[in-house]
Parts: sequence; C-alpha cells; structure tokens
Amino acid sequence: MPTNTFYNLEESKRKQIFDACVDEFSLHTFSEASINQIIKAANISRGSFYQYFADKEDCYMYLLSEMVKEKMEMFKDVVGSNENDTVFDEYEAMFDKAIRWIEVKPKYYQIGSKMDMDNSEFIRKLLKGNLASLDYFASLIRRDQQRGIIRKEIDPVILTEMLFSINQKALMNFFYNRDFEGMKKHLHHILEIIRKGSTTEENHV
Amino acid sequence: MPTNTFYNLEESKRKQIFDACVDEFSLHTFSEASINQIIKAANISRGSFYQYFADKEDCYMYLLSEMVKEKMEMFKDVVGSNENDTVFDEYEAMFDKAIRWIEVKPKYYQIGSKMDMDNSEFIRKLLKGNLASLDYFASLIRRDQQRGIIRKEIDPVILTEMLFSINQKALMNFFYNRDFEGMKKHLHHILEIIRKGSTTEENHV
Amino acid sequence: MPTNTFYNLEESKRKQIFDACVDEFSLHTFSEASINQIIKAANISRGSFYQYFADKEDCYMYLLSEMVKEKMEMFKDVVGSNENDTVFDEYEAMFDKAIRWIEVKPKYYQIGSKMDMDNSEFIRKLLKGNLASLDYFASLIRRDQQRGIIRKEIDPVILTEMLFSINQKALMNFFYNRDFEGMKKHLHHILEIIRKGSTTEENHV
Amino acid sequence: MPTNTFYNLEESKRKQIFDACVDEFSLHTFSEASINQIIKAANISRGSFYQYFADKEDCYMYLLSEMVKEKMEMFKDVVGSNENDTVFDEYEAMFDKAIRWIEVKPKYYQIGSKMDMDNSEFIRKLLKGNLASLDYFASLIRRDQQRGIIRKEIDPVILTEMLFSINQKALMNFFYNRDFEGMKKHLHHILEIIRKGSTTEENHV
DNA sequence: TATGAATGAGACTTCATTCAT
DNA sequence: CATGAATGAAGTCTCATTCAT
Repeated sequence: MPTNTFYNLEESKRKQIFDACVDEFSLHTFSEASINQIIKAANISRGSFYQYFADKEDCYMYLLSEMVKEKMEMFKDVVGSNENDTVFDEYEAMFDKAIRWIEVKPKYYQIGSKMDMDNSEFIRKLLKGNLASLDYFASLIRRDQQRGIIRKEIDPVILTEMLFSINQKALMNFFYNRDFEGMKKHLHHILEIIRKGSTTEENHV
Repeated sequence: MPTNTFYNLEESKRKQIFDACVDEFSLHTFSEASINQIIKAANISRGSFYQYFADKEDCYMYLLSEMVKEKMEMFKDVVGSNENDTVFDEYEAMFDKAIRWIEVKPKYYQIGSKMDMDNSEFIRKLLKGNLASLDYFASLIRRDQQRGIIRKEIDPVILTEMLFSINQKALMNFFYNRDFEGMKKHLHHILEIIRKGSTTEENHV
Repeated sequence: MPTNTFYNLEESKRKQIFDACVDEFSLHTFSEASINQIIKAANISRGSFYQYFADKEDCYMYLLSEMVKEKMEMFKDVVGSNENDTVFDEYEAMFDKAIRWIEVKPKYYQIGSKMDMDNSEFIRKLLKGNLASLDYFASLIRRDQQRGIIRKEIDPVILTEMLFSINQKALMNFFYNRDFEGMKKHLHHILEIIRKGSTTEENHV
Repeated sequence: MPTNTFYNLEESKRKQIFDACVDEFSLHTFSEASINQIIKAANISRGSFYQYFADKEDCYMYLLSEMVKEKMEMFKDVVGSNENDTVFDEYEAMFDKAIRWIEVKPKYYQIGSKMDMDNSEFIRKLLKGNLASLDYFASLIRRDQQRGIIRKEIDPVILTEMLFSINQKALMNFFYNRDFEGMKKHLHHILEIIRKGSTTEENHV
C-alpha cells in the first residue's frame, strides 16, 4: 500500500524504484536490507522514499505484491490440465513453470529465498498464508487414491511434504546451475522413485 | 583461526567465550549477531575480544570449526553397523543420531540452520565440506545395488539427494515439535514410499 | 497575518482549516505540532497551506488571534454587575464565565495551556495583552477599599495576583475533573480564606 | 543510571557533559531537547554519548538526580526550625531557600519549569512522585489547627494548594526580575492576607 | 596481555519548506 | 490559485572496530 504520490509517479521513475527494491531485497534479508541502498540505487532523496512508502515494511509489501501480480500474470494460462493427469503430472507441470519463472526472474526467486530465511516477526506473519498450495496437492493425492492410482496406505500429507521438500532443493540447484535439461531428467527420476520405489520387487514385501 | 593469545587462555575462560558465541549465533544470523552481546555474556572486555579474534568472521569461523569437531567426535563411532543392513537401515540409524544430536545440542542445530540461510561466500565454502557424507551414502546405495536390493536403474546420487533433502525437513520438524515417536513413524513412512513407491502395482509398468 | 488568498477562501473551507489547527495545537506544543497533521485534517494540499500562511508561526498567530476574538465576543457582556457586588463577587462571576468557556471550548483552554508553556519570544509578546484584565480587577479592589470593604493596607496589585494565580490552578483542576459543583465549593472556600484569613481571631494582631 | 563508563570518566569531562545537559534541558523541553546539541556542546562523539547513557531518558534522569543531590546538599542544614514556628513561618523559610536556590542555579529552575511543561508520558511518570511536600505542609496546617492557631473550618488541603500555587507564580516572577527584597515583601504581604484576610473586621461575619 | 573509552558510519524516520506544473 | 512531488537536514540510536594506556 504505497501512497498515491507513488502511484502518480511516472512509470519510468516507478520502475526505477521498483528495480532498486528488487536488487536490494534479492541480495539481503528484509531486516538486513537498507533503505539507504535503495534510495541511492533509485536515485531519489530520502524524503521522497518516505513520501512513497510508509516504511520499510510498506516498501517490502509493495515489492511482494508486484511480484505476485507478475507471477499470476505469467501463470494464469497454466491451469488447463488433462483429465487423466495424475498428481505427479501436475507436479511436473508446476515444476516446469517454476523453473521457467526462475529463468525469467531469477531475482524474484532470490527474494523468495531470502524471505524464507528471515525470522523477523513481520516476515513470519507474511509466510503464514503460504500453505494453500500444500493443501491443493494433498487433495490431488486423495483424488488419485480414490482413482486407484496411489496406494491407500499412503499418507497424503506426508507425500505432499516429500514432494515439496524435494521441489525446494531442486529449484535451488537449478538456480545455481541453470541446467534445464539436466534438471528435468533429475526430477523425472525422482518422481519415478516416488512412484515405483527404489527397491527391487523381491524387497517389496 | 583465533590468535595464539586465545588458545593460551585457561580452558574455562575459553569455554565461557565459546558458550557466549553459541548463544548469540544460535539466535541471530551472522550479520545480525552482535559482538556487544557476546562480550557481555562472555564477561570479557571489548578489547580482549579483538585480541582473540581478528573480527566477527574470525569468531564465527572458530565457532563453526568447534562445532564440527564436536559433531565428528560424537558421530565417529556410529558406523559399527550390521552386515545385513541396507542403506535405509543406516539412514535411519543416522537419523536417530541426528535427532539425539538435536536433543543434546539444540543450539548447534539452530546455528546450522542460520548458517544454511546465509549465502555469503565464506559460508558456502564451509558447507562444501558437508558433502563427504553424501558420498558415503551414495556408496552404500551402490553396494545395495550390487546386492540386488536396490534397482540398478536408480541413480545413487539422486537417491542420496532425496534422502538428504527429506532429512533436512524432518529434522526441522523435530526441532520445533520434539515429538520423537511421531517423527520416527513419519520418517518410516517416507522410507516406505522411497522403497516401494507410492503407486499401486498396476501402475508400476 | 494569513495571506489575502486565505481570506478570500469560502467561509466553510476557512473553518475546515481553522478547526484542523485547533485540533493540532490543542494536542501539541507549537514546536511539536505538525503541519502534516494539519493539512491532512483540513484536507488541503501542502502547497495550499503555504499559499495561505507564510509558515507555521503565521498559522499559529492566526489561530490565536481568532481565539482571542471569540473570547472577547463571549465575555463582552459579562460586566453588567450589581451595584453592591464586591470584587469577590465579580471574581466569582468571572470564574463562572471561564468555567463555562472551558466547557464550551475545551480545546481553546488546552491551546492556552500549551501556550503558557511555550517561552518563545513570540509567545511572550502575545501574552502581554492578557494583563488588561489584571488592571481591571485591581481597580475593583481599590473601589472596595474606598467603600470600606477591603482593608486599606492591602496592596491591590498583590491581591489581584493572588486571585489570578489561584484562578489558573483552579481552572486546570476543572479541566481535568469537570466537577462543576466541587469546583465552585472549592473556590468559595478559597475566597473565604482570602476574605477573612485562615487564622483565629487571637492571631490577627 | 548512566553506565560505569561514564562514571569512570575524568571529573572534568563528566562536568563538560553535565553542563551541556544542563544547558540543553534548561532551554528545551525533554522532548524538544536534542542529543545532537548536547554532544556538540560537550564535544563528544555520538557514539560516546550512547556509551555513557542508555538513551535520552537515561541522560535526563541522570541530570535530575544530580540536581536533586545538589539541592539536598544545599538544603540539608535548613531543617532546624523553631518550636513555635507556624506553618507560615516554615513556608517563608522554604521560600527563602527556594529563592536562594534560583539565585545560585537559575538553570536548574528552568529545567524544573520545562519539566512541568512537558506532557510526554515519561515526564508525567516522573512528576507523579513530586507531591510529597504537599502532604508535609498539609500536616503542618493540621498541627496548627490543633494548636488553635488556624481555624478548624479551614480545609488543610485547599490551604496547601493556595500556598503552592502562589509559590509557583512568585518564584517565576523572581526568576524573571531577580528582585530579592521586593519578592520577600511581596510574599510577606500575601501571607498576611492568607492569615488575616483582606476584608475589614465588619465584613468578617 | 587486558582494558574500555572513543569513534563515525550508517540504520530508520519525520518534518518544514520550496517550486515546477 | 491549487497541487503535490522533491528535498535534505535533523532526529534517535546501534555497531564493529581501533587505540592509548
């Protein structure tokens, strides 16, 4: 919720500021990020900053909301999934998107990572809302259990957690290596394991 | 690499300082940690601190190296495993150790977490050393492939990564909940999935 | 001395601004008062403010002069007193007026208090004007000395000062407690002391 | 409660700082006073200030406590009052002391005045404790009522209030005029009125 | 070797005022 | 005549580090 003053600014200037925010918050945690740095990079006066944003938090919120907006814009036409897709197919699709997202906006990925790192109360509150997609995947798993694709003994919550913790690591790897093809194969292999297990048939008893 | 001055200190005083470091760095990131707090808690003068350590980084390095030493000390006699154990058995054994480690030295776990968050070059170098145990597990997997327990198609490195990224999440959960029994069941379920897969037999083709 | 621009404004808008000033200066000292607050409350632009007033001082001056005007307006028909009234009767009457004034315009009272606190040269000049009423009461006392009601030895100026310093404290009490009846009894008791003294007859020598 | 660091300073430096505080707080309210000003006047660095005092409040508390110490030092041999003294005698004695105090330490008087002016929560809390001497005088009045010197109908609390509000005004006058003899006569006259009343005997009914 | 006083850069934030449109 | 963006000085406070003793 920046001020009107800010939204009345010329697009180009607003972008200048936005970019400065992205740069700063992609390199530093919220609590470590420096407004000084931002105003220097954005080439605005200290006073101006506070005419645009109530405070650092406000500025950060703005940044996040812009990121979310852009992300939605990019992901909006992703949904159309096939009737017969399993949860794993959707997972791979989601992963693809995420990877492309990192390719296009690597700094956004960094901002997200930094956010995960921050333990300030303010950030912790922000992150609370983030768990929705976990629920979504759990429900897909339940659906596939009904369909007879996934074994009934599997705990959907635990399987979801597995998928996500693997996801997180994989994205991080990708961010550092940028090996797109390798990453896809990598993930596919992982999913094969999660699907069929790693042991030989004789050991499945 | 603290100074000789530091190593010439009486054991008890050195411990005082070490403990103060543990306390501070378990609660704060490297950049947020305050030397003020450390010298107050350690009951030494500001000047002394800089006679012992070149700077904050030096102090942190010292802390980490001590932690690693202690950890090695504790984990060294873990190996003694049964002839017939699979990699999964060893994994569970290792996990047990790790959990006991958290129970005994929760602050070390916190320091480790904070460290994972930190992306400074300095920290990344340090973390490289951690990869040795990855290799160890990969070799166990290869052994089990030879033994016919694990399917040959499985990439040992990828399976290792899976095990470790799951490990990380699980330990975090344990740190926050301290539900030992729940955690073990949780992990066992995960390993079942990794062993036998999550899908029904018909879908294993 | 606001600008002509200001006086050409519509009555309603001028009132808006005046009210905003009252609100701000009743809650804060001159130096603590914030133009930000005023323009927000008055719903005018920053630029407009400076088109109406030369600066903060100018704005404050304006506020005070308006207050004085209103006060004079209200107090002008107070005089009409009874032939036989003593200075004390008139004092009580004045006090009544003052109390009613506080009841009607408590914020003005607050502004006045804040002003008393301020020792800037600018304010001290303004307060000089207040001394007229002191003279008036001194003259009433002299009259009552002529009438034989007040002892000739009494210094009219000193008695006036007593009455006024007591007045000030009493009004403050009233502002905070709003106990009308209690206040009147309180004041009456005080006047009894000033009239007849506090000591027993034997000690009047 | 300044830090040890501060108390370990050389007397002369401590005085430098103390004097700077006196100067600043005698000219400005607590909330208006500027640490910047103080460190400039005291010729110390910003960092040093905060090594001596926890914050502005701490600094102010220190100032006040020093003032109180000095005041006690000066007033300590005042007590010895005569058996037959009335409350008025004690009052005059106290007033004398207060006046001499203002003569010696006019800035301290100013600091006190500024304090009365400040409405910040911090200051309000501080002032709460100040009412002890009011109680003391009320008790003297009661004693004199027992002795038959003061009329029983008089409310001791109200009489005390009168004495104090007069006191306050008188001291302020003295601060601005420094007319010692005039002030004493002035006060004496006031007390005569409070003792014997201002009206003629015929009007005492 | 130990001490702790000194430092100044930098953190966030507020504010009165100016000025181009 | 109105607007509101721009400004920069000043506010309080924290911190890692240096250096004289």
